[in-house]
Amino acid sequence: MRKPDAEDGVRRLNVGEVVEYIRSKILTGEYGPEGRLVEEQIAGELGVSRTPVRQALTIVESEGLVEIFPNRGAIVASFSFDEVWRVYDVRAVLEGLAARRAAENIGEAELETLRALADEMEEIHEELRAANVPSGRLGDDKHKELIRRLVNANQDFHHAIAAASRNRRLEKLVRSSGQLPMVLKAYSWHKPYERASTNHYHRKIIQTLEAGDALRSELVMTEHVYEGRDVILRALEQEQV
Amino acid sequence: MRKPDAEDGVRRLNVGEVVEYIRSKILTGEYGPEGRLVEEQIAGELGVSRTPVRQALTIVESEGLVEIFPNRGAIVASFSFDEVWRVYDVRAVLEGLAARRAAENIGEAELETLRALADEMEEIHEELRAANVPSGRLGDDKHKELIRRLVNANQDFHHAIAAASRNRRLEKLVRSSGQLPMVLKAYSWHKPYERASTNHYHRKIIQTLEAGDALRSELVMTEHVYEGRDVILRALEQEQV
DNA sequence: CGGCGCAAAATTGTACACAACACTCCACAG
DNA sequence: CTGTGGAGTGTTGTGTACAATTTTGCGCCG
Repeated sequence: MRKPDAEDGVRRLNVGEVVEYIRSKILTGEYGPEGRLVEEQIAGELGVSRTPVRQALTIVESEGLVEIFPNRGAIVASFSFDEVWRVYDVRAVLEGLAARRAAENIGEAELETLRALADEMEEIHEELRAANVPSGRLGDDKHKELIRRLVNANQDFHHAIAAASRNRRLEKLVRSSGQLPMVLKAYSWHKPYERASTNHYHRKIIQTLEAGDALRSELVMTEHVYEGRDVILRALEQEQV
Repeated sequence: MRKPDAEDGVRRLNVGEVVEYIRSKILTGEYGPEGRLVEEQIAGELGVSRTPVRQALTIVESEGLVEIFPNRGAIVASFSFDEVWRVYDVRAVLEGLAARRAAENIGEAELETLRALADEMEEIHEELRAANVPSGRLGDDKHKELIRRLVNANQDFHHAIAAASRNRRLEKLVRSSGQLPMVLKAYSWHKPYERASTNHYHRKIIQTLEAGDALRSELVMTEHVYEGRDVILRALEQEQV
């Protein structure tokens, strides 16, 4: 592999790209659980100076992905059982509120987007079901790719609803509170039953949004988030063993 | 008035003190509604370089007090009618959740703190009532000071509950989502009726927390926040005229 | 053998210089 | 009169050097 940047003189400097880089390194697990994030090291990896790295770290901290200790540097946030529990506790009310407000403000174009995303997720679900009948060995790469697409589509679905709340602050909070390492998120999609459940909730949410039913939109979304937490925590628990 | 720092060689450099400085300037209204925040200017006021100012601005942005536009600088966030509405919409669910979790986790020492704060606020309320019988002219300075103490005690009350939720993320969000210019916050305390209402809710919240009643703690806290919004928005509306 | 202290190394925090970008304003063409 | 282009100015973005702080390693003493 080659150095990510600082080559052939085409590109020069970066901005919040450093943020994106750090985010992805954490979310993909490359930066481990509570690993230290040394500024100069990251700067080296990207071919930039420490200045933008420093700024990026404070931004990523505000998103809750790292923790900065004065004079002692930054470490990747912990995603222990308790921490995930707390993250989802907050997520549940934030996404619930987002759904409530979305029900009052969403437009037809946005609903169409949501339907398309739900369609896509169901298609992927079918593909996975078809491929995985034996035991999941065939096409491990393709399997991973499908899971990745599911995670992304799901994220887009939730972000679209947050955007429809017409509240930028809320949207931002939903985005950042939804950030967890892929490894954890992937847990939600391995079993057919859980995928089916998610699809069900997504359809239900679309229905309640179409009907402009704020109360039920919030209710269904909140429960949906809590069920997502259940799945991840269960997996996390078994892993600990 | 003298320059805030960089004198008599005692102190040297600053850290998140710059954050505190910017915050207070915004909250006290010295930095106006949508005024520009020029890095070098702030650096000059504090006798530091642009580097810490820059970092401070990104932190203050994450708290929602300023908005940063790439390559174009930072401006103080807008606290229009709609914005305040949105801020409180989020605050309501966050503080509601905090109260719910606090009811499950709060300890006797923390309850005692809450009682003390409620006592203090009621005492100030009485002082204001006694002094303000004529029309509010007597001791305008003292009046302001009492209001300031009310705002602070109220803030401590809410922060203490957030802390009792045992969820750092949530606590942080409650803290930052509660930040509004003093001018706006002060509206909540001018009329005796509104002060009495607040005191009532605070007592009620303490009761439900004591009883460990999570549902009602959340309910009362949420309604309390919404009523706070009502008062501010009503005042804001009249001001617009 | 274990704790203590102190110097060296590693890392973060700040200052300063320069590059890059955005905005203003005015000249000039249409 | 309008709008188009471009130099000049102001401000932000990044690189680099140095100061301050923390951590590490090792010798010394108990």
